[in-house]
Amino acid sequence: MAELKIVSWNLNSIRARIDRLLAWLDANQPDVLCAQETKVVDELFPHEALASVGYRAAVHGQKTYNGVALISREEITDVVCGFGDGVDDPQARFLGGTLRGVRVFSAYVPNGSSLESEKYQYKLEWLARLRAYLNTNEKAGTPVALCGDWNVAPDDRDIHDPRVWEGGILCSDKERAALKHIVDWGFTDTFRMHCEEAGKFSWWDYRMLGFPKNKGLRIDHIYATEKLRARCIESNIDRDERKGKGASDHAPVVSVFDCLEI
DNA sequence: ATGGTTGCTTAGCAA
Repeated sequence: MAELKIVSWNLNSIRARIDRLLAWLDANQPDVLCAQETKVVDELFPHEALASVGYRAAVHGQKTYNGVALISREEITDVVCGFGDGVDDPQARFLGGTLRGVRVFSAYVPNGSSLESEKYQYKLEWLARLRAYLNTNEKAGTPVALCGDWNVAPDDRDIHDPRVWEGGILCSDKERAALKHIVDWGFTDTFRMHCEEAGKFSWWDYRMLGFPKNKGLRIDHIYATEKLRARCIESNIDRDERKGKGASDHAPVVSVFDCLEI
């Protein structure tokens, strides 16, 4: 039975995380891992290390900040970097390609910093540009997996303390509306197909004992269009990977799709 | 209410 295992994981530097990443790939054998915050220029991307565990990567990186990659066993085709919308944007945050007939995207949505920041406006504009990208470049009805660090908690179940976070960055109405506008293109949050519980997080701040106190947010999501959604048999967050020294501040999100022969 | 930690780069920014 053919299965497609798709992962979204903000690595917070692929070079700082390489040992953990290789071990995780070896143990979990995903078909494609959508990575965010690789924080490395393409020339220094650790292709050889990935090859040692049977993986290759399509990359879209930059120095110091941001950077996305599609890490897979099979070759990814029809790769696109950025939105191609004519906006002069040096930030490497969006990468897509095709694997077994499925369009797969790795998106690193801007954090936004604070509601008063220019970065917040950039975040809202970036999300609008992503929706426009879908309108222009993807047909409804094709199987799409839109994966990433969204830097938005969709609802209060996704926040450790909604009263503290309410209306603030990562949880504000405008961010949620901009994300919903993307979801309304035709997506389902695959994690929520299988778990309605509150308190399931994918990110915990390094500071203030965020993880030990389970003060997290669920901001990493794998969205699937109808064709793919109908075949999603499992989705979970690998919370254990957040444990211990040398962990990213994000845990991997995993979704499995059944019988994909498209 | 503030400060706490990690990564990149090397003092300060971003998250």
